[in-house]
Amino acid sequence: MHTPEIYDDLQRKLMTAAFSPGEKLKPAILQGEYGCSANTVRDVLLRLSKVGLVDFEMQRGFRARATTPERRTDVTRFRILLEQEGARLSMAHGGLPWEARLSAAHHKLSHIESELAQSDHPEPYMGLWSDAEFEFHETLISACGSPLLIETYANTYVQFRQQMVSQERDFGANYFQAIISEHQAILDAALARNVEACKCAIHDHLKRNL
Amino acid sequence: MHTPEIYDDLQRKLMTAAFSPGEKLKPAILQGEYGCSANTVRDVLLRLSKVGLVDFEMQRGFRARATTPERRTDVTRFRILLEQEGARLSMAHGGLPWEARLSAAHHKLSHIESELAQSDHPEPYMGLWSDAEFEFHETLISACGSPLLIETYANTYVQFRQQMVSQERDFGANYFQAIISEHQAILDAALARNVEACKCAIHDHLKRNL
DNA sequence: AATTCCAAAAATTTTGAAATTTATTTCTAT
DNA sequence: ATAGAAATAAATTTCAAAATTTTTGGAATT
Repeated sequence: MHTPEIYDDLQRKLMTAAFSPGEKLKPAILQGEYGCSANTVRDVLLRLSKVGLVDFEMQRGFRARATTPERRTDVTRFRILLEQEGARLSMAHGGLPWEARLSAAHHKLSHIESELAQSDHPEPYMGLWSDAEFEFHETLISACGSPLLIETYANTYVQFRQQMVSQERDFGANYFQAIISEHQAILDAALARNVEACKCAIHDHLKRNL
Repeated sequence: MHTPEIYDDLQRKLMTAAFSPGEKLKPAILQGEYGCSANTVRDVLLRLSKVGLVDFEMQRGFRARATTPERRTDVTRFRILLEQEGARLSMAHGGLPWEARLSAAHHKLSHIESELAQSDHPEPYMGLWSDAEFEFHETLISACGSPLLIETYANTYVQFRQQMVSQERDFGANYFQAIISEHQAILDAALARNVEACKCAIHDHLKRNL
């Protein structure tokens, strides 16, 4: 296995709680699993610590990020801040192409979500849903004109997922129903260029995690 | 030289434009300067890329971050966003200890600044000033209750400095006079818990870089 | 019983060189 | 002359082992 594949595999495992929170990640052990040297794993873990999925401390190695209620609300509040600002700027600067991309991303997302709302066992499709959800939210802020904001948002999003997966929740039918209308509200407000409504819709979408 | 020292040295060099913007940073060459192996330098550069001072691309190594007008305004706007929100939350949650720390940080900063305002050649003291300035701004947001916001702000601050040093500016006497009253305005608004005034003061302090 | 100290084990960092990839130069054919 | 291909050079990544550092467990002291 090469570096990019190891990176993707570890990122996926960290985002799906394949490691328990705070668990030590030892290059010398993961090495065996990937058939590479310990230094290669170390390299990958250093890069994952940039994203915030992994904790790194000098001379004491790597750990899967801990998940606590405090950190959950911290990540959520930060995500709200970035997404509200990104959406505000996108509404100010984004043109028709942005609207079209946003509409397309929402269409894909809502299609997946309506299937999940019916399914009894959505777990195996959560990865697919998460990707579509990220694409929607990222597209929302994509016209903000700030690469730094976009990059930071991406990092925050994966940390958000990492915090949430370990917190079990009942994916009852009405769970996805709620999510569906929340995404719809964000889309509607964004296309209407209603900044305050959109900020509210973003907050309402995430407030259950505060 | 050990890793922490190499890290500090490279960080300082990157923040004082000892490397030209976009310059390639080759482990094999820096190795000689520090008397260590190339991999050790690589390790340090990976960590500096987490902070945003260094650009890293797979299979094509490291570069000192480029400085462009676009990036300057991007970093500045992001810094304003984070500092305004951090200050707002600090004013809401910070107690007397926070006020005391902020007051102390401002006192140190303004002392340095009034000396700089008189000096004809402030360059050698810019590092000292930068440290004090960071401490003041960091203290301002320190009671916000969001470790993620604080960490991101710290990264953004060093990137801000990196962008600014390469852009020469006239440090005339009135330059520091302006800075002094801007910091005073931020302090006054923060201690008065006047959120809107403080946000304005933060914006006014940084708007010259937009 | 608790704390400190020491030795053994485990884990992390560093090293120097080999293997791979990318960039540059040279050569050939059009 | 120019474009493309091949050969060469340079740089990056990977490796496995050595050197440090931290952690662990037990003995000795308070």
